[in-house]
Amino acid sequence: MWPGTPDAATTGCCCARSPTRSCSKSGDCRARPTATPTPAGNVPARHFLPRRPASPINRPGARRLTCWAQTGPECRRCGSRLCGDDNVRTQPHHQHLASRRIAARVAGGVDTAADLAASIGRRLAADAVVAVVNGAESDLGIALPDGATVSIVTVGTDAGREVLRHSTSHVLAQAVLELFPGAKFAIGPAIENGFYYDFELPDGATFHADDLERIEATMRRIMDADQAFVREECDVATGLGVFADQPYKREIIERVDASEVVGDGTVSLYRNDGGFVDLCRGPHVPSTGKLGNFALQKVAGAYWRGDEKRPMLQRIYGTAWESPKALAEHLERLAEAELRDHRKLAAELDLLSFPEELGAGLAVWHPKGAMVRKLMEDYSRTRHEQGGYDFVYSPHVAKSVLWETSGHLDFYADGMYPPMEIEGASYYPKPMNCPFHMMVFKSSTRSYRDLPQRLFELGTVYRYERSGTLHGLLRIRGFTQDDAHIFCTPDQVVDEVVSLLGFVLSVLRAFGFDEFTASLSTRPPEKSVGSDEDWGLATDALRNALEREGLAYDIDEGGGAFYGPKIDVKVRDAIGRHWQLSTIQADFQLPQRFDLQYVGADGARHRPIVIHRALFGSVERFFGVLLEHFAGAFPAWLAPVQVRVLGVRNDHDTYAERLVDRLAAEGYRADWVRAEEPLGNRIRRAKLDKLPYVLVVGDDDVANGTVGVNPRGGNVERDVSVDDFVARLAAAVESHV
RNA sequence: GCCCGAGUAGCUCAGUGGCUAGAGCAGCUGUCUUGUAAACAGCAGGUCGUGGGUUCGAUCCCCACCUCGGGCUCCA
Repeated sequence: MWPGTPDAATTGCCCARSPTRSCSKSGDCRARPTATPTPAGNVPARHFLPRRPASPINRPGARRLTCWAQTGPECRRCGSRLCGDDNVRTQPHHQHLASRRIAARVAGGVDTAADLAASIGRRLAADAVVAVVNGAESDLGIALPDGATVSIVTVGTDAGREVLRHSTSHVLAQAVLELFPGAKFAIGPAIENGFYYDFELPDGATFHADDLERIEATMRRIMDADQAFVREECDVATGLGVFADQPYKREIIERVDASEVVGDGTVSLYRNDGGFVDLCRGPHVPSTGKLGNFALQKVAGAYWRGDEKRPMLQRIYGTAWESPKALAEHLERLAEAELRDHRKLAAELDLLSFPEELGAGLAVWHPKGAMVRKLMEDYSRTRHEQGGYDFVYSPHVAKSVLWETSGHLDFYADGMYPPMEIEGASYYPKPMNCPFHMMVFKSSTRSYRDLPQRLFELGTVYRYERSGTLHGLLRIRGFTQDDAHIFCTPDQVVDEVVSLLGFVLSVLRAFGFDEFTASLSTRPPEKSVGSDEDWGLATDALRNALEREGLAYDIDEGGGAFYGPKIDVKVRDAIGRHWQLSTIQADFQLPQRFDLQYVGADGARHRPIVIHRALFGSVERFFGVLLEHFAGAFPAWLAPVQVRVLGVRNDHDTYAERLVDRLAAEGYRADWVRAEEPLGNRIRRAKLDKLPYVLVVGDDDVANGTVGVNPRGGNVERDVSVDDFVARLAAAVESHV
């Protein structure tokens, strides 16, 4: 890959591993969240409303509420309209409408959105958190303008949860300011599954774990008090006055884009009866009593505005849900993710380790882990061989001139290990394989008849990752890429990418993934190389490939590297987390840097296009993802030990040993354990090792040539003939289940 | 890199400014001869992450370093 941009390491061409940190132990997706379209109805938390629509009829006295059916949405299940006839009070629609959003147009008398909800039904009123009035989220207490289209957002929806998480973060801030006089508070948004709030404590003090309990208790008291969130609007000067001793709030008021925030000189605040006031666009739940199903989770440092040159603030993370049940389920998901943690499983199953003596981010593979890895690599090699790739190898170090030509020393030096000085030259450990593959291509004159040429290598690279970013196998300093560079003519790009994407998905499916999403990153608006024609061609090729595969994708407009567009493929794992694995990336730049040429049919020299691509991304990272996906229970074709044979008594050991010999002779991985301890215990060990099959053999089996089969996750079966079992095993291995 | 937290036997964890630092599991040695997730007994195993400092005395307090964990992106 071409290091191109300063963030090349994280934009990830085939050589750049996925930038992701894994899901935190908390079970949040380990893949770095990518820009995905906001789901319908999931209105992002906004903190400054556009000014309330001018309404001439804020007539508080008006009690009569007339709504009529919104003639738009129909129920997706029954097809009926959302509301009744004209002049009929709006009714909550069928319970099966997951969102339970109510649409109505208000005419005549005006009430608040809360009144509207109440008039529709008690359940709706109880579940309501905010309203969407003429497309803008508002507090329920907002007076409804005449003719407004209103929907009520309830707690059990994405939008509803976002509001209650945001409101919970406000209560967190209220509690912290109460408990830590002099604390400064910064921002507190809702995030996926929860919220956080950033603080600066006086004299550089920090939060400690036991502080969370105190803070949580104070928050519960505030919620029990059911304090109303009251919106106020004021001008900038007043706002600055309110937050005279809150520098972060002042900075927000002063610095945020004028058009968005103070376009008409209005700043919105929320004040509650507890005497707490926060700068906030809103909306909020009506009162703190609507909250309560939350938990504070952890404390972390976070730079103000994510800028490491700015002060580091103290961040408290929490999670909040609409019901105790939803909260409990979330906490269970976290526990489940923790059980699958690849670092824990790798140690328990004796797969690999990170000895301190090696240095951070460097692993050694133990025999069982190495067997799984070998099987993965063998499979990859077989598929690449079938796929028309040529295999190459390259050394681990190269002189500085190579990295100067490639541009790595200009753009990627921070990610490289420092050089070794030998015989007057500087040798750098390689952070990427691409320059070597360029050299292979350049080693002789290439004809258009040779193209596309696909050079593949399981190439081990070393990158200096900042110490704080290391994370098990998912972010590591020495790792191996299943890296290939495809050299092709411009008019081969389309077909090549189409077949490549099919190849990628086919290989990923073979490893047990069956749900994929992709993103297509296009030309950055500024600073990119290559002609519009090249970009158009390559981008269309990528898009075509995605559409032909029927792969859902989003477009990351301008998110490509400056040297070419790319596709990133993400998989969904067994517990619903998404991981970015594969990447396919077009490159117009590296061929120029290395002055690559081929002789065309016209006898002239032309510049090839390079496609970088990786399927696993990093073998280590992919292994880690697989380990979590399977929770350590590798399918038979990948399991380091497929079959364990246990004699009931030690006079069955000979038979057990013969069975193992036969399985080994047929190419299976089997072992046996002497009958020196009770059968139950030996079975237990095999189960803890998550072996696919345990065979128990006793008197009957020795006499009849049978086995007792105890499959992982299945029921024990007695008197199975050895041939039957072998056939079953063969089928499982063959089908990768 | 920065903030917070952690580091005691292979693993999971107790424990203490003052005698030779404990347990379970794993390991080893015996005994047991077992039909589907934990037989019994014994033995061995630790420079309490590393290096400095304070102290009569440090695994414990202080400092530095190393390694690990969480976070530093989703912008009131």
